[in-house]
Formats: sequence, structure tokens, C-alpha cells
Amino acid sequence: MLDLKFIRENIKKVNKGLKNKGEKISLDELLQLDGERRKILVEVENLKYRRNKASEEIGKLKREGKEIKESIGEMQKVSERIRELDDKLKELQEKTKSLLLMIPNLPHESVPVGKTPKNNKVIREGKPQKKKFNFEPREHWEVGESLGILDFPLASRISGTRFALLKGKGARLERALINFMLDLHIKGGYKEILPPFMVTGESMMGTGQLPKFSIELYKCKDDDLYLIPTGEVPLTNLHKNQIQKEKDLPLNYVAYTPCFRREAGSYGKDTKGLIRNHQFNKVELVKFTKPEDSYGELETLVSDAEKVLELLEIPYQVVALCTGDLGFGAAKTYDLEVWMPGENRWREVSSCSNFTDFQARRINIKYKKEGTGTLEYVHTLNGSGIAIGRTFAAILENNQTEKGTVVIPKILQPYMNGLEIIDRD
RNA sequence: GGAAGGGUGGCCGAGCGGUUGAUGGCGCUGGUCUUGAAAACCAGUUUCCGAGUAAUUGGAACGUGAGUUCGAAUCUCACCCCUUCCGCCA
Repeated sequence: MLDLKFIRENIKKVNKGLKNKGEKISLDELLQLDGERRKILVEVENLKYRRNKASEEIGKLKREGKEIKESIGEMQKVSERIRELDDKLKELQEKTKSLLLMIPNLPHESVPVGKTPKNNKVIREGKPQKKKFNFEPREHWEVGESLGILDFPLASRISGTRFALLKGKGARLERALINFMLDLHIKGGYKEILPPFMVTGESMMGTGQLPKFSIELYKCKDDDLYLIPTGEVPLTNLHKNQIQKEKDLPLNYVAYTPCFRREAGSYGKDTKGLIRNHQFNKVELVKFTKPEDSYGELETLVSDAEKVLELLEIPYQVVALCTGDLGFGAAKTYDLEVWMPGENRWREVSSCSNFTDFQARRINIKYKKEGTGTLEYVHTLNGSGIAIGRTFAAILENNQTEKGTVVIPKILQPYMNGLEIIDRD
């Protein structure tokens, strides 16, 4: 959520940011409602002032045992008028708020301007080199299915399309990845959280999934509960309605969670394998920082996520998203993409974003400045550290051998009971 | 799901129709005292939305929402959450 006052005073800047983000929403209605709201606010507050004074007077007279009569009749009329104006005010406030909730965050000035992913910029490539294969590398689902560690037909018999089922060493590998990443980030100074995987609508509102993107969410029929589409939601809501101490910032959290996404509108896209499923595992990183530190912390966040790929020895690149490709709440985003030799393309495994005060304003997370004692919104950041399913797929594709086996990355072997190679059972 | 009790400021805890944004305590901040610290004492210590260049000033908030009233933290209703007990259950 943007600051209404900021919008009022920086219309040009806001419009430019919205345009760069490819957002066609108009501010006219919002500003008009806001003007009307403030006009009525002044009027009703004056009336309330009158009423408060009169009530005070009546109280005094009553205590002295004197008669009151005529002033009460007059106050009845005033109160009625106040009620009318309050109703009107409430209506205006709700409209204003709901418009405000539909406005995305503005891009940071360092974000490349552009409309489509084609305008994204590759910032750097990771250390691990792309491997040369002396055979035609296969796609991960072929590798996995022939090893008997992935079973998509079975998954779809149980749950329909876009689900995966891991078996034996596959299930073990998935679990190894989760533990390895958690351990790595805990060592890096993140506090581990195991949050609920279902959250209220209010929490979804806080991080920005609602009201605009309800189509992407699984909602429980009889309760106001949603399955989380990312660990970002429970983690960012951790400090809802709280005031932090300046010296406690930044706060760093890591959590493993499954993620649930309807993937509406992606019919026919990536229908095979582990790339775009309704349920996948992810290790998520979230930071709460001081505003002046947030862009520096974003760089740290990205390199913390990169470390995972470096240690797993998977080739990757860091991409800065252009304005048009940024998510709703993000001011700046870096994606990490891994090389998939079987598919012969890059695939996103992590998205690290600075949300500035956009989410903090929605869920009301502030911090107290030490010198002045004033309150300010914190900045929130999050990034995958990293997506497990796609990493699993990348390992199968990058580490496959001509015989069809898969070499387990060294760093994971202790998590696999020393196993070095996955072959057919 | 049923029953009972409860939700008040950073925390504890009063208040149960009329200067109560809210006694008191703890904590925190500043000061006095002290070589320094502690103790003691004094003072300060919620947030949001407006008006105004500003000093300043108005309004709102006691789980949430509605209602009664000239006036509600205090009364009524609905909902949410917490605690305990019962039922069910991994």
C-alpha cells in the first residue's frame, strides 16, 4: 500500500512509476474521494467538538442537580447529523482503502525500465560452469521416472494434474535439500520458523496476495483460511501490528514450507515434470530492515540464495527484473535462474525482492528510531532460498550420467547417508 | 461441537454511564544524589486521522462490528480470539 499523503503530494512521480510497471489504474477517483473525505471529516469533527462540549456541560449541571431539558433536544439533532456524516465518511474511507489496496508498489529508480521479460538484465553468472555432455542430456522427468524416483501418473491418479510424487531416494533427496538449505541459512544468521501453512484472509491482504490475486489461491470452503502460496505470507505477517526496536533490526527469518498455487491461466504451460505444480516445497528467507538499509540487505539476500546454488554446484545466473516484470508489491527484484541442460533453457528458482514499506504499511510494522523516538515503517524483503522442486529438477538434469544415474552433489551426501549416486533400485 | 470464565496502554492490573486516553505497579527515558553503580527521589513515557507556514489545535481508538444514550472502556446484540472443563480426534 502506498501512502495516501505521498500520492497526494507526488502525483506525477506515482503516475510515472505506475506506467513503468505497466499498470493502467487511474488515480483520479482516489484523489477525488480523498478530497471529499477530508472535507466531511472537518465538518463532522467540528460537530463532535460541539457535542463533546455540550455533554461536558450537561454532566456538570446534572452533578449539581440542576435542570437540563432544552440543550438535550438540540444535541439530539446534532447527534443525528453526526451519524449521517459518519456513515458517509465510513463509506468514503472504505472506497479509498479498497482503491489504495489495488495500487502496486512503485519501482526503484535502479530498476531497468521495460515491459516484458525480454527487458530483464542479466547481472552476473554464477561460478559453477555449464557442463559439457558427450550425450544428449534428458529432461528431468525422464531421468527421474526411469530411475523410479518420480511418479507423475501416480500423483495424478491421486490428485489430478500438476502434482508430483517422489519415491525412495527421490523423497530422500527432496528432504536432504530442505535440510541442507535450512542449515545453511541458520548458519548465515537467519532464525528458523516453522509456520502454519494455512492463513487468514487478513494475512493474505497484508502481503498483497489479496484482494487482487485471489484466483491464484486455494481457499477453504467453510473457513476464512487459505493455503499459503509461499512462506513469505506467514513470515512477513510474523510482526503484524508491532513496533520493533531499532537495535533489533534487521530481523532475518528462514522457513521451510510447502507452497500451494492454483496456477490459473497457465494451462498448457510447463505441464510436465516439477516446474509448475500446484504444490511444491520451498525454503524462504524474509528480512525486516531499516529503510536506509533495505537495498543493501537485498544484495545480501541475493548472495545468501546464490550460496545454495554455488554449494550445490549448479550453473546459474542473476537477473534484474525490469519494471514491467516486477511483482505487485516489489520495488526491486532479482531472480536466480538455473541452467537446465535437458530443457536447454534457464529456469527461475528464486526471486528476491525489496518490498520497501509496501507490506509494512498494510500490516502495520514499524520501528522506533533511537535518537528521535519517532516511528517509521520497516522495509520488508523476501527471497526464495531456494525453491526445492526446481532445484531437484536441476540436479537431475545437470548431474545425470550417460548410464541414466544421477550424481548427488557433495554437499548433500551427508544428508543422504553418504549416498553418492542415485541409480535404479 | 457443548459449558464456564476472560480480552483495557510495552507488560501486569484497576475502572463497570458523566473532564478516564484511562488510578496504581513494573519496565523504559531523562534528571537529582554518588568517585562510579545500585538504591532512593523528581519528571517524562500509546497510536492514528485532520486543520494550520508555524506555535498550536480538533477528532478518534479500552478484541472487532453494530445498537441504546445528550454522553459508553463501562449497558445490549452479533462475531473473533484466549483460558479451563466436557465431547471428538492424529
